[in-house]
Amino acid sequence: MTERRTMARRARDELRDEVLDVAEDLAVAGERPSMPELARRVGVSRQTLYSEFGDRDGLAAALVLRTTGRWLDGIEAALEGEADLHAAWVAAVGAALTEAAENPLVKALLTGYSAVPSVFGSGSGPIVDAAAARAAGYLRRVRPGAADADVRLAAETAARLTVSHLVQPPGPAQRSATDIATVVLRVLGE
Amino acid sequence: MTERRTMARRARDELRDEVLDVAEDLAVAGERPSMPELARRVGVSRQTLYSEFGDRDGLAAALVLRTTGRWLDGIEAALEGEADLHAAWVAAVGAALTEAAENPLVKALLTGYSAVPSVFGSGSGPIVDAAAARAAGYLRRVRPGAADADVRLAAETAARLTVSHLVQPPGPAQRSATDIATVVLRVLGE
DNA sequence: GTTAGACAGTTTCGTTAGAACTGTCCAGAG
DNA sequence: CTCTGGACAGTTCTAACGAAACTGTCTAAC
Repeated sequence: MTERRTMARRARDELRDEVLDVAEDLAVAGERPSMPELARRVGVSRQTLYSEFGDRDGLAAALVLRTTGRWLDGIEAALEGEADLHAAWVAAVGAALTEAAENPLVKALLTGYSAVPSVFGSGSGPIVDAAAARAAGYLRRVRPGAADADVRLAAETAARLTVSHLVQPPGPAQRSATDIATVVLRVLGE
Repeated sequence: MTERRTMARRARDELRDEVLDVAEDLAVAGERPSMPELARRVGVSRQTLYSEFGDRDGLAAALVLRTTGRWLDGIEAALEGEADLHAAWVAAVGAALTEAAENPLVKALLTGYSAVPSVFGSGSGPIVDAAAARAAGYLRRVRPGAADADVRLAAETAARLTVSHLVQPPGPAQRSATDIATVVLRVLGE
């Protein structure tokens, strides 16, 4: 059963996206988005927001979901864009690091540190898990024969090391990327 | 030239240790140690503390140094206590994780999160570096033939993964230990 | 060398009053 | 049937401001 089928899905999705856009702008600008402020800027009533997102936490969760989803999509695209496994990981880790460095919201989510007010209560755990899961999926696809334990270990290692290098960069991102790619390949035994 | 040669070194070292003990107790108890409070508890004048540690930051730095030194000593002892390389790493990572879990100060230093008031301004960076350096030294000692790049990569990977697992434990510490040990061995090509 | 006390400048604390926000309800307009 | 504007109690953030505590330094005395 879908809830609320009256309004065209298009319009509802556009509204959600617009609200999240504004919320993201505010958060990045260092203000913590309030429901009245969002309603005012989007040009909609406060109640519409509550109807759409449930409550403030629901709105925050939606923003987190969208942000991390896009981040993971970018990483996966980089991964798929290269044929050689090592090159693929270099590209993916590079993308993950630069994207996170540029997007304050992603960085805040991953590092827990926030120049951004805490819109979120999540912590980095779930995101790292999601990243590891996608990485494992990719590895299984390109290396169907690999042992499952190795795939999982390699994927989790990659995710954790990437966050670690984001929090505490030991050098240029490119170097981090090649280092992590090397570790992944070695864990896989290649 | 040593500064201040009048007082027996013994007495001075004991004083420093006692002061740091008290400071650690206070910090762990959730209070942030103040110079007057420390002086009162140790039974010495405020000025003696300033003479000994320079200023409050100097005292904090001394505590950080002592705490991390002990932590690293514990890890190195675990490392040396096993003959098999894999077993050595399991023991070392296990020691690092349990010690950090039990010592709030170590945990605060490594995770940046603090139930403990920030006595320190350091951040986890220097400690991870120190841990990686010691790990690399150990590896060079037991595997003299290994390529230096591999040794450094393995050591840094071990240090980063250990902190990562401390911040976000995916399961029991024992499992983290074996996972990380496996990664280290694979990075070394064993 | 150490101590107690004094000192100015800064940081923290505790209180208090005002404003803003959250979440919910409802009557009314399109 | 949905959106709106307004009203509502309860909570949370903000600003202010005086009191208290702390920092770092100096000095006279032991």
